[in-house]
Amino acid sequence: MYALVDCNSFYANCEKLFRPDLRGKAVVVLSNNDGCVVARSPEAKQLGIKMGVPYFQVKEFCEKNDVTVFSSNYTLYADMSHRVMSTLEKLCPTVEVYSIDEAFLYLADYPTAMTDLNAYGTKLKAIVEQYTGIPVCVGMGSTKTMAKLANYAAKKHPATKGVCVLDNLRWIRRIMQITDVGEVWGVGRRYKVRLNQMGIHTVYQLAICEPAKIRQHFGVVLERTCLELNGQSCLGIEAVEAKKQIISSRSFSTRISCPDELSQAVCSHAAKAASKLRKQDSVCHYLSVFAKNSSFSQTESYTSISGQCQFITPTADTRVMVAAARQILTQIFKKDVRYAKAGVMLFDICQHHEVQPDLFADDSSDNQTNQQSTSKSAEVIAVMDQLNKRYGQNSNQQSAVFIASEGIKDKQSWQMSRDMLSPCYTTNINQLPKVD
DNA sequence: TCTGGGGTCCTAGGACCC
DNA sequence: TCTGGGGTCCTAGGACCC
Repeated sequence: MYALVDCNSFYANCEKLFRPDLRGKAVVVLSNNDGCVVARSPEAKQLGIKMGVPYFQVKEFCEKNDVTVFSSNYTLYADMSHRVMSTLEKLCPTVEVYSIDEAFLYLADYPTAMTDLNAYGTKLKAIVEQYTGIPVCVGMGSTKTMAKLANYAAKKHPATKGVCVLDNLRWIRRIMQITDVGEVWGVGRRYKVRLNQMGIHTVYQLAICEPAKIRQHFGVVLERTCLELNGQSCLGIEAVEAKKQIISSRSFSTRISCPDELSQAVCSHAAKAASKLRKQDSVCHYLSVFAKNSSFSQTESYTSISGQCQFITPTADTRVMVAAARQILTQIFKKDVRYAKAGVMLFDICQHHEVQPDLFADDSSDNQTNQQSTSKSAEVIAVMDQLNKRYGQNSNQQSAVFIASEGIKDKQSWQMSRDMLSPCYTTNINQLPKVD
């Protein structure tokens, strides 16, 4: 038996938590750069504001209807997420944190939960809400896909009071019959269209399909979904593993054509990617740089540039990676393009201790010197990481110690806009909420 | 004027191996 | 004229997730 605990309108509720004056009012949270709506309180959904809609299209509507709008404050959301997850870990021995706002719990080995699933679900919900202030819904089923479905039902149908246990066949069938096939975990927009064309509209219709037929038309992934809907578990609890690919990228608030400005942006992304890499104790073999103009423009043709390089000795050294990124950019740069976004990707990532030294590396200087310089470089980076950990970032997201070619962020007019950013209530001593 | 930023897995086809 | 059988690795593209 699996449970899925999913926070309700997570970002919106993180914001509301510290703003009691917004209780009962419509709140939306925007994506980076204040681009799109990515979270809505129930009141905002009620008003008909759609998920993912570009903010400029609803800005006026929000002003007229007293909707409070926030820029994304990931520092706040990450901290609140951590509180929710650690609460769950106290309540169940096996927890898989699936995303910033949801987690799977594996209940089969946990007799306390199994004796009365409904009571356990209700308890989970109440305790998370009491400890963190974040409302959640709980869904339970014999497989992960069923737990997802149950969670959807718990959110959708008020009669469940936020807890839905799919443990008897009549109830399972009923929920499946009234739920659109597009709500199934693993059925996206494209598959929904194709399933509809085959006459499959409800979850129930998918569940009673011949799995082999589904495999033939859609592949093994959807076949598993189909099996999972029949109670045959194909997906288990997964351990957190190191990323196989790391990306750092961002849209600019204004367009950039100047090579120096673009270079600063790319260098910052290289530094950030390198830092992510080190956090998981990895090194990478390949680094690629990309930049592009807006794909929405009517007047400019879509232009994207990219290039990559290989590190003979895989690395996670910020200085090496920033230098490489700069070098690549000078080779691929095209002028007269109004760049809207740039970034850096890292591939072929392996653990630090798995590295194979290069047989043909230049070791004309004696080996010992070489090893010393390698460990020196590791020391420099370690000191940099320690300083940055201790002193954090300033309000412009600039680290305490950084590579000069990243530029000074205060002076970069293209940095992302976050015009409606809330304070970091829980992570910055100067921004704690005040009670008058 | 203004449209996010991450990730994963699977498949088919081609190149190549013995 | 006839042209095996079994396998790996890589890449691009397509789908999905939050």
